[in-house]
Amino acid sequence: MVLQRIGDKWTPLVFQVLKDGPQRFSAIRAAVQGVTPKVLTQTLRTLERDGLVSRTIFAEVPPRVEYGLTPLGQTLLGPLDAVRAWAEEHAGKILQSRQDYDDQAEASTAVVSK
Amino acid sequence: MVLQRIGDKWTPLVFQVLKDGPQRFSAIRAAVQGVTPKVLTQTLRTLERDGLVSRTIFAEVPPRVEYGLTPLGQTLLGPLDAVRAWAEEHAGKILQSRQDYDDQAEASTAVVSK
DNA sequence: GTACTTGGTTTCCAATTGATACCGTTAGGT
DNA sequence: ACCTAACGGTATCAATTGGAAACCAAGTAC
Repeated sequence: MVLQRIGDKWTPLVFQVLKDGPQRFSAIRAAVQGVTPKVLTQTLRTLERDGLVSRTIFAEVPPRVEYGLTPLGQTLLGPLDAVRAWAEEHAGKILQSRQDYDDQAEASTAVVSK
Repeated sequence: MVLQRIGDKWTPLVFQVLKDGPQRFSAIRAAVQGVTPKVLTQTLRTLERDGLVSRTIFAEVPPRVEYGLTPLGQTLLGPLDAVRAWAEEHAGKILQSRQDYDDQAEASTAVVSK
């Protein structure tokens, strides 16, 4: 239940953006390209609910909302980085493995279809 | 793309089962309680495709299929454990945070509904 | 009153996940 | 010959999740 957070598609990316300090909604959205506002809101709400991210509203006009890592959220940066490092180091092999797997499947079906 | 594997709901559990040696489909299914055969098959296929898990068929009757970690898969055990340790250590705080969050939401709606 | 900005929400559709039921092969029992 | 059981899945369908596009509320500036 707790583990899933980390593997969530957007969570690691959001953490990368927030690790150097709080950011506004729009800034996160721009930095994490490809995320839709709805899903970004969902992600941030869940992280807030879990106590990993804080949400601060400034009573200004136009409104300003800042998201930042809580102390608890910061303790996750380490493990997250370990996994990221692993992924970067082995990404090549994994992609290669997928390639081989797909090529083989393709070759098999090619034979069958003849 | 590579990161998602780790956060997949069942992947860490499967790794826990396989870390001490190869296991049969049924054994994994029994150890990882709650997983349906379809989803377990999917999970294992994906891991195999990524080169993290090996699949060995023994030509016996009844047939026997064993799944085990590849050398690449074993290199993931370390990072995976770092995250698992983090999750165990902080699970209490996270659950507490969720509780607080939900309680607060409940209180708010209670007021509204009066 | 009209436009503009921020931080979202709403609506709708596609893709993923999951529960339940079923299948094919072979062996062993009777 | 026929029935049953073990194993490793697949097929079918409902439910949940993810994403694209459009919309919205508040307030101030014009």
